[in-house]
Amino acid sequence: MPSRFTIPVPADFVFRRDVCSYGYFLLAPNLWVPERLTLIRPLELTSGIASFAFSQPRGRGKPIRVVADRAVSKRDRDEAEPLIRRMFSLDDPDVRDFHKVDPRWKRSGRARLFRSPTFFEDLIKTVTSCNVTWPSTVGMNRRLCEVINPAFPSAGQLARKRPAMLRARCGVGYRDARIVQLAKLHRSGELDPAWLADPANSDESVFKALLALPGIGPYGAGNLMQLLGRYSRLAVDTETIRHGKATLGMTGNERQITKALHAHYDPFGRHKFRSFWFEVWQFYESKQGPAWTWEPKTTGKAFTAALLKD
DNA sequence: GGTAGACCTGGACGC
DNA sequence: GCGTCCAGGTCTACC
Repeated sequence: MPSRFTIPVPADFVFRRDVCSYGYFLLAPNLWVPERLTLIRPLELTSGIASFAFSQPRGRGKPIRVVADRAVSKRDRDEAEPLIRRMFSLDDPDVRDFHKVDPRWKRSGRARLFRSPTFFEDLIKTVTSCNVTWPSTVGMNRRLCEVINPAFPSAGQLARKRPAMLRARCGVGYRDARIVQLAKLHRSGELDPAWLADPANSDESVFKALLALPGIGPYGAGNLMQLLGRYSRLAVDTETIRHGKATLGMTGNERQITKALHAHYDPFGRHKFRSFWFEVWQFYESKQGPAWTWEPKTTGKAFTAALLKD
């Protein structure tokens, strides 16, 4: 029998805006249903996988309604809640500070960025987004869920896989060995998400630790920083360069534009990434309409600038 | 420290 | 339907 419960949210939380705020809401096992303004996704709990439908029927600041596809015990709920809070960045302490530093986003209320229930899922999603166009990232994540675990493969599961199997069945290409290595590092405790998230550790030391991971370069490390709630760095990829040229009017070669981008966003201090990202997101939405209207199978596969340019 | 080339896949394009 | 080309970060070898 399905279970229902609610999760209280901060007064400024708007479900559709804050879920549809970063591309990962379009990646499996997340399923955004625009006509119902609902996010469906399975979560792996000790008692087994349960699929949850999340929505906010009464709007801003009202609790998130959660409907599970099976009976969910108090213990299951206690286990699921921190995962859900992470996905929706419900515990972000710096929303007000961000709006103080960059008032452009105060009216729309944009500040929170969607992420995965675990850092490990964000890590693998980041690796699958490197050196590919968006439709390939969509495909890799779909197949990882279809082939290994519908609630997204755990580090333990991926650590036991043969790279060749991941390549052949999940289409991850040359990322195969790197994914297994990352899973092994996570399983052994060498890669410790709690340490990375701990505010007592400096952004500098965390960034350095991320850069040392296999398959993670400057872009990946910058992206993982924001997925850890550390917004003090940019994640420069081709989309960022495009933004520098097309929207900010920067000129020169890639290196010069990268340098100019860092200087441009420097005044936003520890909110740099958000200030940059919401400009990019606004561009996508100016082309395709509000992100919460995007159909995952059509618009959701074609929203990046590279695919929009024509 | 900087740079060239390899890595792999999906999609666009031309025939 | 097939072949070719291109886009996309990271890593290694080399200067």
